[in-house]
Amino acid sequence: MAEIFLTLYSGEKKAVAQGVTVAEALKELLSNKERKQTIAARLDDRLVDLSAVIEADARFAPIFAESPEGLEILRHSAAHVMAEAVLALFGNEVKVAIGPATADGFYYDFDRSEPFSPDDFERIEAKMQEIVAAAAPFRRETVSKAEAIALFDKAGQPYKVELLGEIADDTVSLYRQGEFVDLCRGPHLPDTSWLKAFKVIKLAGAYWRGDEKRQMLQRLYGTAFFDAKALKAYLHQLEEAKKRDHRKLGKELELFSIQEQVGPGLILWQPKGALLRKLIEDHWREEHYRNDYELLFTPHIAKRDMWKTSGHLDFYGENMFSAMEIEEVSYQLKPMNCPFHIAIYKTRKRSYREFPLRWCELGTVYRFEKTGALHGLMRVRGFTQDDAHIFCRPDHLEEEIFNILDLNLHILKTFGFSQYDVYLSTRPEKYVGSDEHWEQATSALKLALEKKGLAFEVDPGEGVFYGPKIDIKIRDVLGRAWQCSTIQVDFNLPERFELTYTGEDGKEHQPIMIHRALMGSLERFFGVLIEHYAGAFPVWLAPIQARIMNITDAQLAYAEEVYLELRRAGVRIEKDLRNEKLNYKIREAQMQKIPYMLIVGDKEVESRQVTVRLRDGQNLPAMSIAEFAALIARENEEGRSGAGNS
RNA sequence: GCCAACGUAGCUCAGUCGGUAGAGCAACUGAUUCGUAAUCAGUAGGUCAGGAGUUCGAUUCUCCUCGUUGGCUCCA
Repeated sequence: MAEIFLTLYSGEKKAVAQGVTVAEALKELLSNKERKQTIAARLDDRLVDLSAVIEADARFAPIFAESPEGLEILRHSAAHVMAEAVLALFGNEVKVAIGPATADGFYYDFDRSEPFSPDDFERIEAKMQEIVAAAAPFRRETVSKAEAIALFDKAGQPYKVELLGEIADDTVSLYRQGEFVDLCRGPHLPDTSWLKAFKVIKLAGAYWRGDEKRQMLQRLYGTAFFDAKALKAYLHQLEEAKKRDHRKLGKELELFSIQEQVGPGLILWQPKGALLRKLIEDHWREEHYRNDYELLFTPHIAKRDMWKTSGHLDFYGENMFSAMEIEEVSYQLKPMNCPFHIAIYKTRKRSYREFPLRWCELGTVYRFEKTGALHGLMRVRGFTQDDAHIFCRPDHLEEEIFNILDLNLHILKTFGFSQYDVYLSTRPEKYVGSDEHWEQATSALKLALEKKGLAFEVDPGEGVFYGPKIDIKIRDVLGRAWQCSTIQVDFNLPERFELTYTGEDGKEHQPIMIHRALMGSLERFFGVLIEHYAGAFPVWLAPIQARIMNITDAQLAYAEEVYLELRRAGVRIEKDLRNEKLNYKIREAQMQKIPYMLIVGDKEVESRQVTVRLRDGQNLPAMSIAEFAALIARENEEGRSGAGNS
C-alpha cells in the first residue's frame, strides 16, 4: 500500500498508509490518554470525523475535546441528538429545519403545529439521555444529491429538501445516529455517549432562513459540555450575570425607570441616573472642546418636507414616528440629527479654509422600534446620540477618521472599556455615489484603522447605502454585542441638500460628510456601563461618592458640618444621620454601592476627622475633611483622564 | 411586527384544583443612642395589569388589549 505523509503541527512529517482512517492514524501519533480525548481531526483546513479516510498528504492535527472546535462539535452533535429526541417524542409530524452550534450552546429549529412548552424540556432531556445511553455511533455517508432529496422527500422533510435544492455539489453528506438522519457537513462525535452534560434551556420563535415573510419555526435552545461541572459552572455564570443586568440594577440603585404609563422604550432618568448622565455629558463636552469640535443644539421636530429632501422618508420612514399637523403643515419627530446640522452649514457660504468643520451635538432622536425589539436601556424609542458631523474634503478623510478613532478609543477607555469588536462595512448592493468615491472612502477607513493598530473584521456589503462605515460593538454581561460607536462616510446628503464650499480654485465643490457617534446612544451606553461596573461605578462617575453616617445623635452637629463642608468642596455626598445602628447604615450604603462611607463617632468629633470605609469592606486611616476632599478630587481627575484604565 | 412565557402591596415573592388575598423588606409611628453588611414593637398599604365573556360567584377558567421577558427580524 502506498505511503502518504501527514505534516503535524510541530512541522514533523509522519508516514502512514494511504487509506487509513483518522482513528488509525492517531494510534501512531498520540498516547492512549491523548487519543481518548480526541474526537475529530483537522486535515489541511477541513475538520473531519475520526472515521474519515485519509487519502493524500495533508497537514494533520487532532481535535481534542477540550478545545473550542471540540466543544463546537459536541454541541453540534447535541443538536442532532435533541432533534432525534424530538422526533421520537412528537412523531413525524415534526419537520426539522436547521440545528447548528452557537457561541454558548446550540439550537434546532422545528416546524410543528402544536407549540412546544417549557414543560416539554424535561421529557426531551430524558429522551436525549436514552439516546446517549445507547452510545449510538454518528455515521457519515455520502450520497448523490438526488438520492438525498428522494430520502428527505419520502421522510416528509420539506425544509431539508429545500436546503438540498440550493447545494451546488452533486454529492452531499448525511449523518445518522440511531433513528435520526440529517443533512450535515459534520464532523460529529464518534458516538452519542460523549454527550455527558447538556440542558434544554429555552424556546423561541425563529423565522425559516431568518426571513420574516416566511414560516415561523420553533427554536429549542440548549447547551452542552463535556462534563457536568462545566455545565454547572456555565449555569451559575448565567445566574451571576443576571445580577448585573442593568434593568435590575437600574431599579435597585434608582437610576432609571421605564413605565407603562409613559410608554414603552421611553426612559425616565431618575436623580442618580440623571447625575451620572450629566457627568458623562460634561466629560464628553470637555473632550470634544479639546479636540476642536464646536457644540450645536437643534430642535426635536422639523417639517416633513425636510425629511423628504434628506431622503429619510424614503429610506427610514418605517422607523419614524408618524407626522403631526401644525397649522396645516406636517411635522415629524427627528430620527437623526444630520439634516439640522446641514441646515446650519447652509446658513452661509463655506470655504475650504474652514475645513474640517467639526460639529457635535447631544441630540435626542426618536425612532419607532418594533415592540419585540425593545430591551431595557439597550433598545429604546427615544434616545440621545452623542452625534457629530464633520464636513471636509475627500483628502481630509483619512486623517479625520484617524482622529475620530483616537478620540473614540480615548473616551471608551476613560469609561473602562478596552474590549470591543470592530467592523468595517463595505458597499452594499443598493448604493449612491460613484464607485471612485466608495473606493476612496473605504480605503480611508481601512487605512485609519490600520494606522490606529485596530484589529477589525470586514462586513462585506453591510455598509449603509450612502457610504461605508466603521462600527464598534461592546458586549453586555450576557455576551450580547451592542453597537455603540459608529463612523459613517456620507456622499448622499451633501448631494441631496446641494452643499457646496468654495475651493482654492475659487470654484464651488461638494464637501464630504462624516457622521459619527462614539457612545452611540447615551441610554445604551449607560446600560452597558451599569453592567460593566455591576453598578459599582468608579468614584469620578459615582452619582453619590460618599455617605456620612453618625454613630449616635451626639455627633449630629459635627456630621452636618462635615457634610456641608464636603459638599462645598464639590464632593457628591449624602448624609445618613438617622437614629439607626451603624451596621444598618453601612449595609444600606453598601447595597447602594457607594464608594466611600464616612463614619463619625466621638473619636472623630474629638480629632476633627472622618473614618473612611470603602465599599470593599476595607478601612482607610482616619483623615481630615480636607484630606478626604483632596482624595476625591484626585480620583475625579484620574478618572477623567482615563489613568489607571488599561 | 412574529413565536413563547409571564404580569399579585413601592421592591422580592407566596397563594387560591372558582367562594373578592398573605410574608419579608421598604414607608409611617413609637421605643432604643447601640463603632464597620439588617434593634424591637406597632400602623398603614392591593378594583390580584386593563376590558369583555362563562358562572350564583372570577385574582383563579376563556377571549381581547396593554406591558415585560427570551428569541427571530431590525438597529444606536
